[in-house]
Amino acid sequence: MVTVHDVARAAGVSISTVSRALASPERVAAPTRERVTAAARELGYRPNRAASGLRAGRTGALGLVVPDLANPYFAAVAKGAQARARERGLGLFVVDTEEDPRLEVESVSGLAPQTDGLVLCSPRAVDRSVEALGRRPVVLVNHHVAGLTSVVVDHATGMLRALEHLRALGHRRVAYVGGPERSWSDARRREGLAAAAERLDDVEVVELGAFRPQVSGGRAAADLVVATGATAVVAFNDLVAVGLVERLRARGLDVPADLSVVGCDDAYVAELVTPPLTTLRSDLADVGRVAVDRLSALVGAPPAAGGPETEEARAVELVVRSSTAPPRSTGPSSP
Amino acid sequence: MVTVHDVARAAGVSISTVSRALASPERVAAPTRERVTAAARELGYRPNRAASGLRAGRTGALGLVVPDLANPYFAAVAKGAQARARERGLGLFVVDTEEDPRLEVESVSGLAPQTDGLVLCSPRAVDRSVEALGRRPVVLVNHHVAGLTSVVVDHATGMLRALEHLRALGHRRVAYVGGPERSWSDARRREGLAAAAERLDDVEVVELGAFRPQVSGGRAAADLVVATGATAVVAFNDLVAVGLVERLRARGLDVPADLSVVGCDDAYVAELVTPPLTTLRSDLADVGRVAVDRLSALVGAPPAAGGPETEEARAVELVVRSSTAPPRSTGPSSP
DNA sequence: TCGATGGCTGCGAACGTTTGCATCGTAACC
DNA sequence: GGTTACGATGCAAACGTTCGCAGCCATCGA
Repeated sequence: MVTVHDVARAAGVSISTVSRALASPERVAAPTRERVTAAARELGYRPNRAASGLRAGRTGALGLVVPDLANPYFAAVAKGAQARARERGLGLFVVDTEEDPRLEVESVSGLAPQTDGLVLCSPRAVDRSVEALGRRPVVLVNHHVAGLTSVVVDHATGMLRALEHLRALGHRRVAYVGGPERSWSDARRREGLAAAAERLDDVEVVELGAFRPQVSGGRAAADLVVATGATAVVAFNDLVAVGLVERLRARGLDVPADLSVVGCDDAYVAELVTPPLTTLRSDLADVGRVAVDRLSALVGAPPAAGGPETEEARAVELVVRSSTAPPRSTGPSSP
Repeated sequence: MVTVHDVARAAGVSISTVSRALASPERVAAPTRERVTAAARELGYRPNRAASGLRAGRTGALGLVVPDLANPYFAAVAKGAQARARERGLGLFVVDTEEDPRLEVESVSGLAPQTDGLVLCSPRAVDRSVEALGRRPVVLVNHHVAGLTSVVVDHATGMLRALEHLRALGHRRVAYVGGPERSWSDARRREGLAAAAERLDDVEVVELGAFRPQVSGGRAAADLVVATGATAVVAFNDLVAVGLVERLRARGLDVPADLSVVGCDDAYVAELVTPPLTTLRSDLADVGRVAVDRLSALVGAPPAAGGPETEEARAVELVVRSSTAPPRSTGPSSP
């Protein structure tokens, strides 16, 4: 392993000069700087992160905590976060908590000391996790607690767009198939729908209880949706929407003729299934990137400041495909 | 931050004893050990990875390099790898190379010094990457080079199972829609198919050129498949299979009545599309776990040994769904 | 010509841990 | 009872880097 000492010897300077030439180039004379950088390049010098972190108090690494890496939603966020971390020359530890609050807290407390800060994505035990990370900077994704920085998808506007679309098609009674009980996103979506319904005034929203955010959840919800007499339904995510379509068809109902279905997230299944799903697309890679940006800012900031509380909402876009259409002329369906 | 010194003071011992009590408990007397562990627990002591890595020469972290985190295939491998790394008390840096060979080499050379070893998943520039990581241990996933440890999916057996299945249904002419030109997996699949065809002797395989491993690749391949006169087709992965089905249907052909389709990977789209795809499932999380296991073994091993070359094949399972059926004209096989 | 100024550079301590070696005390053995 | 041997513990050096401080030299002003 090639160290500062090797570079120093090759360049004919002291190790301090090597360190400075690479870390703060303006503090060293141009000719020296060039000799050093040339030597470093030639020898293939790579600073030892552990050593520099030890002395400087920074590790040069961030942590990303997600409930489920195999979920395309979180995979997309992770991809964006990783890309930005790389651009900034930072390493990124990725941890999958398997949706387990205990594992989440444990991971956070284990990760915190060896990183400069953490991104907590859709945390399941946010209070204990925040406690576990001590004074380490943190950015929350799709969650919010007072005093912390967070990056969230603009669910409220998303729900408004969905409802506008359905209303324009002629729907007046819309069901919402909700996600996990303790999901922050689900709560925001319900709020958004309620607000949108009030604003559009002649659309009625029927909220349905907690369902698993999987295809199975959609299957389970389908019959309840039919029973509400709604002519359209908004699902917690695309998988739930797929499950809905599956069960509705099994009952002999047509999508979108008998019931329009709107998904969320624009996971790539949305355009593969039949019919392709109308859905709300959010740029998840962007969410990951922004989260890392905000975290970097926090890491650079003086520890006393703590950073102001912010909740940054990222745009959502309605993607219209074939799962939504005007309701049957007769109006509300009769089961 | 609480250090060994704090723990030592609290337990009334020296810092060496603290270090030993926690790292190699058998080397310290039981009562002392207990005093130390109690103090450590009480103070919430977390060893500083940077410091311990600096002195011991190990970082306590591994690296995982994948071409595309958003690809469910690699996301699944990453999930498995992460889980096992956590179980072993190791951190896992995850890097997404965006399928870019240059970025891959750069990532490897940046990651190598700050990890104890790397898992390279479906590398796109394996030679230069291996060179870039110096003497650092490495495990290859779905690739193989002489002298290195690798974990691969048993494509040969997979192809045999697929061909057996199709032959039993009565198919005698089977097309293969291949993946990217330089893909190691694709090469293995072609070999496997050829071997299987020879073994089954009355089945003929028609190989089709390189296609993108996406839905679009399948669409592009569909007409060529039809032109071959094959009654069944095996696709490089499930997305390609979906594209095939899409285009075939657009041409008025029925799957599986006119053409049987077999995918690969059992990505979760496989069971969501119509018809649900018969596919070859490999346990990708398991591949990730095993890769980390092998890497840990390499890290522990004496550096001189270098570890023996191995190529460990993980099992593949045929999952039969509705996209395969007997060919239209002939009944069940009657030689 | 001399002192002051300021830009570059080198020295050495420190970060928190591990570990080879020395030390101490005690038990075992003759 | 004296010697040996060994287990338990402490001391201090080292890992590779950063950074405060000090020294050096040249330039500039008086």
